[in-house]
Amino acid sequence: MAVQKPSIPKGTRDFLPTEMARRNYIFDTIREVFRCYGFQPIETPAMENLSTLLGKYGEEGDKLLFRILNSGNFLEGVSSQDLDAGNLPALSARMCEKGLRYDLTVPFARFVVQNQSQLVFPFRRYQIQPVWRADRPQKGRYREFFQCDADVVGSDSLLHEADLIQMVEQVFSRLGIRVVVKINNRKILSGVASLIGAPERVTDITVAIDKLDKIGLEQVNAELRERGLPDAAVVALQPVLALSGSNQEKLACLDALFEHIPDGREGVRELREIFDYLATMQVEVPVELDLTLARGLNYYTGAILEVKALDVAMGSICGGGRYDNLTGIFGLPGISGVGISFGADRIFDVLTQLDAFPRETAQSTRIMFVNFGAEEQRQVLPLLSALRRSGISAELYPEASKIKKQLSYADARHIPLVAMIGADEAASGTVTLKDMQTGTQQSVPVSGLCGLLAAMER
RNA sequence: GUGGAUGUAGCUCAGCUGGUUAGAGCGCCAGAUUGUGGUUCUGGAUGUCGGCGGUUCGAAUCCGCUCUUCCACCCCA
Repeated sequence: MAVQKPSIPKGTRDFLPTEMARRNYIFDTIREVFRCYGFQPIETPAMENLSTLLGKYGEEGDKLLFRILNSGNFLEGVSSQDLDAGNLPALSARMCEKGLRYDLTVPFARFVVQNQSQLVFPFRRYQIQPVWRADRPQKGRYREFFQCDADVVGSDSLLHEADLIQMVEQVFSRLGIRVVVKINNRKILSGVASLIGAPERVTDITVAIDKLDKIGLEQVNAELRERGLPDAAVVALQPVLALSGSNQEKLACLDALFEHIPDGREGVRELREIFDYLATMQVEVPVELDLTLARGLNYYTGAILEVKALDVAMGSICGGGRYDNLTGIFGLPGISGVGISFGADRIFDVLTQLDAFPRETAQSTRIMFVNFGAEEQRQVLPLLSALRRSGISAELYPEASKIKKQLSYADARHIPLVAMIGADEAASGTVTLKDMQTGTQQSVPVSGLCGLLAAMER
């Protein structure tokens, strides 16, 4: 058989040890903040039934779901008419009953409903796992990536929104990334839609105005008309698009605009409450009311928020919001949830670009023993065991290669200490300890090695 | 899903309007140094030129298809 070139699927990645150290630094930071706010970890399967996933992320989302072909005869139940008709969605529904999860929120809603009897509400959970999207890979966009989610379900309190924003502040200040939090509210968006007399066109309107800072006012208006919005509505929308000033000023303007639109006023009230909490909690991260923030996931009903890095051009590195009835679809209505999702892979890219990772923290092996041969090994092995038992990571070079080669290996692995027990040391019951950083060597009694290393730890 | 760029040694890349034996730096291996790495010096190995097909006397070079990576759009973490 011809050798095949090794490869991995498009948009997926291998992670080397140095990358893992850095990724774990991100995960540990986020996990620690989550824990601090009382969230508990859960995990759910990589694959879910497609019925759980389909229809939750909008039309676009359905297309981006990875589907898993049924095992065995996946053509069972597919007729030749079906095949000829070429109705792909119908065919895939027959041949695939499972899919890879697209995010952690929808599986979580399923989890809550399924395990409700064992949960204490309000339930606070965090979850750090990979998700998959059949998107075309791009900068900061992968087909397999990790999300770090924290959600609270079973509470309407807007304190949670404030909590989440404070968590954003904590995570990014610990990581050393300057960010801005953009916040908006779905109720304001639907208020705007009502205001211009097109309440059922919320999606079209939000998708268009979402691009305001990217393509400019003219283009946005053009796109709105393209999407079939009457001229009168586009004109009516202009005051909203022109909104500027501080958050308070914007909210005051909206209040005036929403005089006869209860939904919109409620959205404004919620935002005021959240801003009030943030001030009281002394949250310092900049939080900016952004009317053009839409967020595609269509299960959001209240606050929506997104975090962008200030010093790096990158899509949002964190997003979330309130969803009032996600568990309703799975048979548990009246449970409100609110959550946030940190994009670990994008955060990794941001830290890389900023060169903001801390200097290599924990090297894996602290001390390596040079291998002088079978006889000398007998002296080393018990010592090695003793070190390991006392929690000091140690290894013995496996072959009696040239010293040069063994030291090169220690050097390449950044092992800070090398111990040598050759014929001379064995005879005198000592070990020659070499500091790889300074190159200095000292002779210490074998019996004292363990204690010495333990002391050096401090 | 649409449009554009890209792929040459382990890595980063050079390689003219097609021409015979495809190069550099770094890394790797060996030696200088038979118990001493990171510096230095000397020597050495390495390629289905992303894959398949076509044009041609001849293809890394031109054409087609395909895959990868990257960029823009759509959308999104």
